[in-house]
Amino acid sequence: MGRSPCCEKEAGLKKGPWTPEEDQKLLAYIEQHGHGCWRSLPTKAGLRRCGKSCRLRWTNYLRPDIKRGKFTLQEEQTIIQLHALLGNRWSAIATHLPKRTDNEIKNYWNTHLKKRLTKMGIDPARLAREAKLRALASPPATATAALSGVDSPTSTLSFSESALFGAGGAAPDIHSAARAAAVQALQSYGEACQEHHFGGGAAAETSFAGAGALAGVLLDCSVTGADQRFAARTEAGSGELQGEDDDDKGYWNSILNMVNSSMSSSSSSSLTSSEVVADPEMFLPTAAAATQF
DNA sequence: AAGGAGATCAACCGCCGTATT
DNA sequence: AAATACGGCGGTTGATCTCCT
Repeated sequence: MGRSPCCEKEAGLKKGPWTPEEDQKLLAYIEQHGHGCWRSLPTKAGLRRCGKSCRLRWTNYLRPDIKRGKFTLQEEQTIIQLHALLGNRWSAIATHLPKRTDNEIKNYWNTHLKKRLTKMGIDPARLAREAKLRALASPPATATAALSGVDSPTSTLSFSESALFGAGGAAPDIHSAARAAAVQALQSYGEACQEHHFGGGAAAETSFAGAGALAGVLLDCSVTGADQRFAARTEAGSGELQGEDDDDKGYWNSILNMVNSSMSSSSSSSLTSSEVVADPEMFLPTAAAATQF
């Protein structure tokens, strides 16, 4: 019964960093034949690696459609928003950054973004927990029904995401469900900021000004008021902002500018919070986003 | 210039859901 | 229906690089 033994049980397979020669072999083989069955690929390509290792090397490094290098503010913004919504669902997040791999995003989050948020007093672990809880709280059947027909073949979205996007009851209004989920998720940012604002010291209070403003802007209604609110909040609390805090302020200012410009280009001047925060298609897989609902 | 500490990122590991026999 | 492999995912590790003292 079942299939033939797995390649990983074979002895003498190489591990560790790939050499240029190995890369060349793998590239040449896939360009000519496609990857096909990963298990049999190493033998056919003349590599002493397991199929899993080959697949990883291809998807994370050799694939021609991978964008490498520094993440843009737009990309950072997307990651932060989606992480608030989905938690550590890197593959799902990666579908919204088509030229980035889940591994790269995961690394970037762990080494850059998480630290930044932590430094600002926002607990990313808590947001991830809440995202998970929201997903688990939603009935899978409804979610599946809601998403059926809009998921892309390459999408990695499954129950959790479906629950998030589709949790809305019998009538699967994906747009409003996604809006609600996004708003709720982003409120966590606001809550985190609020808690520290009232419970923490002055230093903490000031350092949350930027984060609070971000959450506020993302949650709040007025497009045109966003930058003003940020300015007001940071001014009110940033008397003592210095050094690193200035860096954060500038950083979040950049993000906010990005947010504002994307809002302005796509909306009227008096949007509701849900409309501002969550263009629902933004959270659906790219291929599905092109689909007419 | 040298050594240590921290940051970065490619790659591995183990688990899970799905497909196949 | 059960057993097993496969593909994919998220967490973690460890080698390398960069910065600081």
